[in-house]
Amino acid sequence: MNEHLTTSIQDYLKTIYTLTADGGEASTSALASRLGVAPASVTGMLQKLASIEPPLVIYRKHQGATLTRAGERAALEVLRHHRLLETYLVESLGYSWDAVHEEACRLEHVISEDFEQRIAEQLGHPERDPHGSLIPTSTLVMPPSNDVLLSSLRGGESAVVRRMRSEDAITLRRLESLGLVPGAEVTVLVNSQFDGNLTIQVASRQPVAIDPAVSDQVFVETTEGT
Amino acid sequence: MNEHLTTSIQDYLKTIYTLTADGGEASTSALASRLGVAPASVTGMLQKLASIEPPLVIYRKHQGATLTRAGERAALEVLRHHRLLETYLVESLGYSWDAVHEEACRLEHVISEDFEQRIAEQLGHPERDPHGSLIPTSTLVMPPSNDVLLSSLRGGESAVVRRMRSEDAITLRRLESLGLVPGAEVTVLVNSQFDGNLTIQVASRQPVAIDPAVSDQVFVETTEGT
DNA sequence: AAAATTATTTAGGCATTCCTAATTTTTTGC
DNA sequence: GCAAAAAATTAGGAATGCCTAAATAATTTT
Ligand SMILES: [Mn+2]
Ligand SMILES: [Mn+2]
Ligand SMILES: [Mn+2]
Ligand SMILES: [Mn+2]
Repeated sequence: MNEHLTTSIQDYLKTIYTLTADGGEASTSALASRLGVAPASVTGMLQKLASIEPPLVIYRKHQGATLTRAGERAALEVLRHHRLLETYLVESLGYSWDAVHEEACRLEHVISEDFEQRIAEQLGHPERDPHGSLIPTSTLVMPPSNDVLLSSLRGGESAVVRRMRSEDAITLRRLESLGLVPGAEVTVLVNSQFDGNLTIQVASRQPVAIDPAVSDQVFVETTEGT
Repeated sequence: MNEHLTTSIQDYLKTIYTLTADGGEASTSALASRLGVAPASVTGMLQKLASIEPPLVIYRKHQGATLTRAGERAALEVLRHHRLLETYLVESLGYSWDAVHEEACRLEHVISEDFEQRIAEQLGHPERDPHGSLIPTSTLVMPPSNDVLLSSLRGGESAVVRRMRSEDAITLRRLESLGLVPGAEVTVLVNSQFDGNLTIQVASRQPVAIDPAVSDQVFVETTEGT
């Protein structure tokens, strides 16, 4: 299959994967801003990824890109590395969850399959990374998920925090200070349709008001029952 | 100081360091063969390393290269990463000593100083890597050493195995099968001046004959006393 | 000491990946 | 539906790090 994909290509594929997770296409500008490169650079790379053999993306001029099956497998491989590494850094090396992203971003491209297997085993084949993101299996299958944004809950609904959208350190520290970490129980007391502000109660803490800047960063799974 | 050195530059510096460890200059061809590139590529890189600010090597046309103080510091930084990583892979992830080199060679360029510190601490600030090579300190000082080649011992001399010259998997497995691992006690029963063959006894094993292909790979420290 | 061999350097190029500036296409707002 | 704005593409170029082939320098042989 694919001899070896460059770090740059792996980053493009990973980013296309996450941008198309909800079904659309990844636009040139979205990719450019996520990857920190100029839009012109993205166009050039997409053209290349679409014309190599086998093609890794399907690229429609002015429309955007999606992954082929080969591209998706490569993306899942990198994503598995990234998320296993983040978990390993937290569990075995004592990193905090807001410090692992950059380190994993560099390591993900250079670890061997042997390394991947060893840390997966040592961690007991975890299903999620420290931010709650699902880790693709060793056979490169992304486990199913049915989490929804905290901001989509109606007043009175309860849920369990599953994952954070962002890997940004400042955002993560803010969420943590609110108790919004994977596994936490949260109840929406009020969801104001006007401004999108929520009043929530996390675990048995005092109720707090949060705005969409927060509630759009947190994915939850609604709790069964009445 | 140096913003960021590329992987390629780090490899050049590391290789120049080891080639000049015994005082000479690193030649173009020696570098080319160690790095697996064409001699012309080495010349180009040496010219560049000598003319950047601050210069990392001193390069004399047709003579070879040595490291400047800045180049040496950069080399020791990479070497510390490499050797700490090898130690970590063996101690914490169960790698065998003949499998760590390639993994460390890729990881050494991307780990952060934070990562370095964490594994150093977890390992108890080891002095040597799995092959017995000395690990530069966190202040980038290479500890002193007075080991000599096993092949230089005279008949009747005893010594402790300190380090292996090679990181090659096949060589390491051969040495291990002879019991020639760091810490092992070895006595030279006969050192034939003619062909360089030795008869040695490792620990309490049966004496065996080894040729220079083996005895030139092992550094030892001669034992005090009569 | 000249010739032959070996080592090194120079010259010219190629692949990657990024950039800016100019142009074209698509979308938006009236 | 058309003009303005936004998004995307093309064109041309720079930096890295490698290559081969040709030229030159150093070393070894005879
Ligand atoms: Mn993998
Ligand atoms: Mn994560
Ligand atoms: Mn370091
Ligand atoms: Mn080693």
